[in-house]
Amino acid sequence: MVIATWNVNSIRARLDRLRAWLQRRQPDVLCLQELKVVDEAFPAGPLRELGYHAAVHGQKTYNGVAILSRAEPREVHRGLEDDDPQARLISARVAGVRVVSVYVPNGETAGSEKYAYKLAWMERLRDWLRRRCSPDEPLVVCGDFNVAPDDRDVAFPDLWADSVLCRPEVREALAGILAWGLEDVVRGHHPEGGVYSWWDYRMLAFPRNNGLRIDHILATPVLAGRCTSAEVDRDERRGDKPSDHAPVIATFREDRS
DNA sequence: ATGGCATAATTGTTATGA
Repeated sequence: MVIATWNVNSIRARLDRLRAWLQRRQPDVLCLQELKVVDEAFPAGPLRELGYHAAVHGQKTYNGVAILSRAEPREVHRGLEDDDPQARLISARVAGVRVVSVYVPNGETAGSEKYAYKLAWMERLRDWLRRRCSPDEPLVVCGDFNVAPDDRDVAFPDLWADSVLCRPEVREALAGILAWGLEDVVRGHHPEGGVYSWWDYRMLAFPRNNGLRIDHILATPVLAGRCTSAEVDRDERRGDKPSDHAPVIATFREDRS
């Protein structure tokens, strides 16, 4: 089973690239973030043509998350169920795996209201997992966490030390989510670091490889133990009109138990 | 000094991202 996640930075601006990528990589599940579209305008038809169902939690202009899957998604839930006005979480059961697609707030700058919202949102995500899910079930939380777990995930750590992607508070918040019972499968396959998923559009960040790994696939132990590869599709950041994020892809072998 | 570049809302400019 191949599970991927990708912050597409507008699904309408990225539709041609998304379709080509799906045809090339054929994942079983793709979690999407930053759709920037309302549900009614989500391009379900062009994705259905390629064999993908879509569970969508959209929003005008900002945010918006979805789960695409070859098997029909069941038990779809939208949002953190505590009246969050921002569309940042959707979950569904797909072929026996509970899949959660999240778009953690960026946080703007340390000390801002948005930063407080980011930290609170991450704590609410942890509460949501505790309340609704079990670390003993096959489950993945995929998405744009807007956190580089440690300096191995930052090409130039000194440049980014004070950013909202690297500050100690957000790293501790991410560690808290992992402590519920999740493993970072890309870290598991690349403990040496140097794997990045996001490069700023500005300052020639991609050619200079000024990147950070902020998009993650986190799996419960029962599933992480079946993970045979976990990579970033760096090539998708190249060419015309890329997203500023590259897809992350993990392969899980079938349950042999 | 706090930009650059991209997107969506609109058609000149602002909000947001990370």
